[in-house]
Amino acid sequence: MKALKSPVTVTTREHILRQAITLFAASGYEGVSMRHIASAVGTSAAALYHHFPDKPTLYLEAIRFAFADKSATLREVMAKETHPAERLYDFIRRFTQMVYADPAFLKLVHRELLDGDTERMKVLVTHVFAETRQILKGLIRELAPDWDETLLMTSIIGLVIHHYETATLRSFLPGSQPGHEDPETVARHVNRFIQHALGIAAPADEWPDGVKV
Amino acid sequence: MKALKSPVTVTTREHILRQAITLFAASGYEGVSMRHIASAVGTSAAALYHHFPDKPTLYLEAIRFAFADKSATLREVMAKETHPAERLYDFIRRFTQMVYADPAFLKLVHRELLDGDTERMKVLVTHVFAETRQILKGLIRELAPDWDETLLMTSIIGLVIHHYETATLRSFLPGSQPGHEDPETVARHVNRFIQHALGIAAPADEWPDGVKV
DNA sequence: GTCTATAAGCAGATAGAC
DNA sequence: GTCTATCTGCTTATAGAC
Repeated sequence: MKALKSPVTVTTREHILRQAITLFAASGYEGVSMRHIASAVGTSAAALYHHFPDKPTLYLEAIRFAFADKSATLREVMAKETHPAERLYDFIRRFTQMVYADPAFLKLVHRELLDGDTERMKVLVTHVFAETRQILKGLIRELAPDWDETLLMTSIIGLVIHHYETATLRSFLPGSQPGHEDPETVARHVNRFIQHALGIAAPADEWPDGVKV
Repeated sequence: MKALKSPVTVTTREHILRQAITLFAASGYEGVSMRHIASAVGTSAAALYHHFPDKPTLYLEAIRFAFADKSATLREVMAKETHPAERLYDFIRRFTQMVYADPAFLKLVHRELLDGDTERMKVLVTHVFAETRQILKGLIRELAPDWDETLLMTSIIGLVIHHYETATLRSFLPGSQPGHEDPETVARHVNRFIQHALGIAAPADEWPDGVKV
């Protein structure tokens, strides 16, 4: 068993990682220098090298930290014994909320999808995608056995994510409203879309008159 | 009216832009130096400054070039007078094919969604999103008047795109098959998904037995 | 229109004082 | 554990020859 590090050490390290996450999410690996991170932390670049051997390692630790426990809230979905369709809606809502509440997380995921090498892809799979897709797979098997699992999982995840990866862009497009970013609105829309697609609910009738989702 | 540049000049300029597009798509703006581009073109970095005043301008010209005429094939969809549901499928197929056939294009779009400033976002809107969404909007108005236009457009685009932004990642996931990247397979899957969601076709029956999409 | 040479600055990373 | 100072190499961009 490893000896615990002193509380002060852990805090400094975490402080660095949190600042690094924000900066890397905003500007990418190449767009952030050790000096930038040091400046955000309030220390010198040389001091960072006391905590991390080099920049690639600092980045790897940062995404590990940013991706840690991201499936936790989704895991709770499976603890309930409600109807599968209800659990799927629960999944959609929690997933949408997660993506909405942590824009840095979504940005880092997309940067990894663009730039990740084999090792970093494995971090992404292990910490983020593996359990998320496992949970979703369970729901799909119950609700839509006649669909291709992989294609359907990818579609459902993309259906949610795309609303937030284009959030900045849509402010430049006509017809955009602030409500289109609201996680509850997006979740209801996506849920209606999926339920009708999979033939779970009959079209219309679930939402009050005049509310388009 | 401007005088036409000599053919040789145009070719050199285009040659630079094409190499720049490939490199920027692969490694991002910060990840590519003028020397990298010069090396790919087979010239010196200094020579690039004869064709473009600075790196930001070269990048801007590169994405303008990469995004030029991207809606052309989608425009043809509206020329036909077939049933709207058939035109929507036509749209999905063309769009899927476009995203599949030009991975550099999709990567550049995603890099702009992450890093684009106001000016670059406007390039993205003008060259790529404006007409694509205009075409899609026309189809949606006919087929699904009771849905929120903006939410539904975003969902449909995301439904296609996400299959290809995760293409590299999925090779690290269980259950992935080469067929899941095939544009015809993805288009059929997405089309089935959308048609059922919008209540256009009755579930099942369109595809041969045993083929899951 | 492309070259070599060079300027000025920032990058990652290290040495050694405290 | 953090500092200042520094090394080396790469960055954008320019000057001027050909």
